[in-house]
Amino acid sequence: MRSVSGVVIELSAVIVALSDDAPTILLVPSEDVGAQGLPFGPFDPVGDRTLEEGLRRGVVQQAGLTLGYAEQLYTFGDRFRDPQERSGGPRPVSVGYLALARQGDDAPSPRESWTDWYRFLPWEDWRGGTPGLIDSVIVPRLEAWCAAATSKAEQQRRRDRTHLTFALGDATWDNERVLERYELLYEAQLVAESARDQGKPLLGVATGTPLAKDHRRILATAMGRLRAKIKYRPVIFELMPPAFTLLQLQRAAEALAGGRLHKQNFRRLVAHEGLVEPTGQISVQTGGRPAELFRFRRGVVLERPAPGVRLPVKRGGKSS
Amino acid sequence: MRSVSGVVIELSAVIVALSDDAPTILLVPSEDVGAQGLPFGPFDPVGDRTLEEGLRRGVVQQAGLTLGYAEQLYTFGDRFRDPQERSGGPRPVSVGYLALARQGDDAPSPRESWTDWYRFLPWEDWRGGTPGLIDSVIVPRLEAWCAAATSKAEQQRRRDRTHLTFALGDATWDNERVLERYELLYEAQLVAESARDQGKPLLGVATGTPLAKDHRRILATAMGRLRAKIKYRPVIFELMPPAFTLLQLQRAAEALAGGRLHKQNFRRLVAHEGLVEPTGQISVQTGGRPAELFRFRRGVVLERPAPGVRLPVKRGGKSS
DNA sequence: TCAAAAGTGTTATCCTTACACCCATGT
DNA sequence: ACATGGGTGTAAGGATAACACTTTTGA
Repeated sequence: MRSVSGVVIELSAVIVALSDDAPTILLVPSEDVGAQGLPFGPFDPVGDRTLEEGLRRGVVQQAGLTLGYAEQLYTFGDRFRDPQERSGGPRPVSVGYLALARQGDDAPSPRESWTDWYRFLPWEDWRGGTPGLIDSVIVPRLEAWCAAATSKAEQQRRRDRTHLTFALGDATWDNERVLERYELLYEAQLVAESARDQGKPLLGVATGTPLAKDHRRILATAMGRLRAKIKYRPVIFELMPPAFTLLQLQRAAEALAGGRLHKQNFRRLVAHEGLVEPTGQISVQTGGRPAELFRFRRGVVLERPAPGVRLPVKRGGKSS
Repeated sequence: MRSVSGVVIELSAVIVALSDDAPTILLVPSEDVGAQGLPFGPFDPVGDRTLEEGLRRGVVQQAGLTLGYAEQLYTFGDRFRDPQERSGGPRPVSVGYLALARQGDDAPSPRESWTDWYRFLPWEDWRGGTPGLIDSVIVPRLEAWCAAATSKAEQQRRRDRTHLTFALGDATWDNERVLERYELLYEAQLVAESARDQGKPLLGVATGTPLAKDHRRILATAMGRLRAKIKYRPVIFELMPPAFTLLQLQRAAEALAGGRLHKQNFRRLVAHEGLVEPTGQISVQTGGRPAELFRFRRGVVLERPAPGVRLPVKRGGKSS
């Protein structure tokens, strides 16, 4: 049996909140120059009864924020995921969590900031149509990367992966494959982290704003998981105020899913599934006819096998 | 910052194979008297480049088995998940993996054994109708547990959970909620592990065969994940021989899902999705008319957004 | 009066489910 | 003959997607 020295367990959290139509995450300053990072802290095997308890304690300490919903995402342990490891530091293994917070639950202290998560993964936001970045930068450079493969077989594998994840050819965009897309861009040297992790200079423009260590990979994991989860569990209501209009709910779903939804069908599906119930109140006007306010109907979880917001995607055309 | 002493990372694997109509897992002897356990080994931060690499190395060392498909499940870190921790051992945190092996790929050495996974979670096998254990033991004792709650509110919560997970009332059985069911039985003291972990004697009959440490919880996580995954990723073919008849594929899906499927619709769905293609060969007779042999069609993953076997459940009646 | 948003109604299409039935082989 | 498994056809019902249209407010 080999030695097991030098392991340290970190707990990191992607804490998501909604701030008018933008999904935001909580970031803290990091030792890396020019990059922020996710809040994280050490796991204390003496004091923490569970990993999740350690996470909650750490987030309170670091950001003064008490978490509501939290779920474990994945454990990241690749060598050199933290560049500091090269200079002799211990091997950090990080257990990543996804947490949801209601906007305004706690005010962050000045050192922290809520930032639009699409700043870091801009190609994931299709609400305004195909992001320009994809056609102007990503696709050409990915094609060059495919062509640069040494063998025909490897070329084909790269092309298949590119087409599948970025919806080239006749494939359709799958908004859940966030991690697959990030990992492809990482391998193809299109994000600043690939060069940084190899200690090499960056070639060409990098896509999106980098984060410390492997935190962008953790963010990609969280985004994919949350996009999948809102479809079969009512987690979106963890991000909503207690009462909301149907359009607010739709905008929230669109923000997370990164695409526009079909208004009428969205309302019908939400009502049909019994996810919400009217409060009887009417919203203050917001530019048009006043709307009825709804609240989450807790009963659904007992009735429906997979209660979540279905996402009737909107194909062509403008908003609605 | 508190101390981070005494953490050890273990890697454990639920390695699944199919042996005529029974899903089996690989087990090894354990220090616990009277219980087997999952194969596991230490993570070596010096030698292992990634967690998964450490897992593969460990499984080769311990069981002489080279893994094909492997995916990370969850990281288990609750205090006293290993009873040995009470006698002063270090705090073991375990990263659990799900791995799939083709039957007969490697012969296990005598110390290991492939065992039907339903031995440990017998209430999960509905292929022969509702398991007798549920009506005779589980439901009565869960009802007693609900009634034993101190407050009305807690009683209601317990009842809701019981109804939801075990499909009482008008709820339907959700074959993916394996972990939720195990955790409910654990809390209600219906599995041997609850008593063991508290150092108390077991009250009444325990349901299913126990495993070492928290390995039954890890198994429940793996079963739930695999049942979910076969529906949208073609992982089932990792468990099949290179060529198979449609009935063999159906039996495999039934074994994993723990329920009977509708024959005609299963065939249609599999064909319709383009998951398989004919090999042109005909199977040796197996009791009826010879059947065509099929193989997995790799192309699907590029065509369909979520290629997996849909599971047309069979409601009333007998087999087919 | 127009823009913006709230709502209602209807139809075509696809997918799932269920049922009925015929085919080929071994005992 | 009949049991066992292989394989096809088709019709009902439900969910989804797409379209058209009315209502109510503020600027």
